[in-house]
Amino acid sequence: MLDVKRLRQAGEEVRAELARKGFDLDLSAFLSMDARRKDLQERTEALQNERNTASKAIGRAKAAGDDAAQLIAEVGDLGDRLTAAKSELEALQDEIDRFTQAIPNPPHESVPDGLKEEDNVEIRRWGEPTSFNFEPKDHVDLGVGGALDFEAAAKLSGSRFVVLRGDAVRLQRALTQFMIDTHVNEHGYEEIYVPYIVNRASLYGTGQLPKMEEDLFSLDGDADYYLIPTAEVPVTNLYRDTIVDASELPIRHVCHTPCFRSEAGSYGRDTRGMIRQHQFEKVEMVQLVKPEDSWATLDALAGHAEMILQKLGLPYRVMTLCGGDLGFASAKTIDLEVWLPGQDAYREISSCSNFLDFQARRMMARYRDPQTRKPALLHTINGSGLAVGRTMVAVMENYQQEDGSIAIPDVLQPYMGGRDTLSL
RNA sequence: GGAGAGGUGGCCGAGUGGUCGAAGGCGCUCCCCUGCUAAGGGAGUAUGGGUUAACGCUCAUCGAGGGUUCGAAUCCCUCCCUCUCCGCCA
Repeated sequence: MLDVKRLRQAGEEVRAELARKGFDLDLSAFLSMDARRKDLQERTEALQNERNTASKAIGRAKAAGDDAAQLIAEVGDLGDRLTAAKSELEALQDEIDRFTQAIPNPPHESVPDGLKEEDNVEIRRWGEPTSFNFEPKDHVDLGVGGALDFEAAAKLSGSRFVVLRGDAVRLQRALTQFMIDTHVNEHGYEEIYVPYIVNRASLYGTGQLPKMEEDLFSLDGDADYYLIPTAEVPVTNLYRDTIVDASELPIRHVCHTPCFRSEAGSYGRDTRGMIRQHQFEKVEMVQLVKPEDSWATLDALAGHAEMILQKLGLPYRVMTLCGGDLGFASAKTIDLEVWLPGQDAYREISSCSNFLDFQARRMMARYRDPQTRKPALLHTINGSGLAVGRTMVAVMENYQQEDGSIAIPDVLQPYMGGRDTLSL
């Protein structure tokens, strides 16, 4: 949620920033609602104050042993007028809340213009696209022996699921372990385990609700339960409604979870293989930092994700997303795209975002500022480190050999029982 | 699933209809005292909204939501959560 004070004081500025995200802010609608709110609130509070004062006088009279009947009569229909004013104010406030909650986080000034994916800007590349002296296969063909079994998954569940067998599962597990160990031992993250089912309040906190409900899997029944679309949701919400001590910052968590996404609206996209699944494994990095540290943290966190790719020897490029391609809650996003020989293209494997105080304001995630002694909103930054399923695809496709076997990257070999090759 | 107890400020904990946003303690901040440390004394210390140039004023908040009442942390209803015992279970 953005700061409504800013909306009041610098509305046009906010409107211009949001236009870069392709969002048309109806500022006059907000301002007129807010003006009505102010008027109504002042009247309501005056009535409330009147009643509080009267009730206290009654209390004092009774305590002194006086007859309070006269005072009680004077209160008259104050209660009814107050109730009416309150409900009118509440209805208006709900309307304003729905309006402001649907406003995305404005992009940072360093975010490039543009509304489509093609407008994203490449910052740099690492490595060269892998070259082969034979025709490389994609991961589906490499796993056709049953290591990657899409038909079995279709029988069990439906499309966009996969069954892995034997060494393919071990490869996925090895990648997960390697990523977590690297972030814990070299990048200073604390590993954490969280629920894979969360409530609405958590999804609201990180910004998936109310706008992105169709992307989520919800559970039947009266409990307001949803499967997590990313570990970002439970991990960040650990700090919902809390005030942490400044000495605890920065908070760095790494968390491995499955992620569940309905992929509504991507019918027909990436239907082949493991690129876009309803369920996939991901190692997520989440940081909560002081406001002045968040931009440096975004670069550092993206660097941590890059380090995984470098250690694995996977070629990639670094992209800055344009305004229109940014997520609802993000002020700036850096995507890492890994080279996939099977697609002859770079594909997203990590997305690192700075949310500034947008999520923190929704969650009331704060720290106590040692200078002012007052609570202040934290900044949140997170990113994949990395999407494990896609990393496995990248390893398979980039390390494939002419006979269809897969060479195992050096850093993974300790996690694969010392082996250097897989035949799936 | 059954029975019971309980959810109050950063933490502990008192408070069963009125001057209670809430005693007391811990912690924290500032000051005093003490030639180090420890101990001691004093003052301050919840959060959010609105309004104000500011001091301030004001409203809300004692798990959540309803209700009773002139007035609710306190009484009633519903829900959520935690703990203890029993049952079941990985």
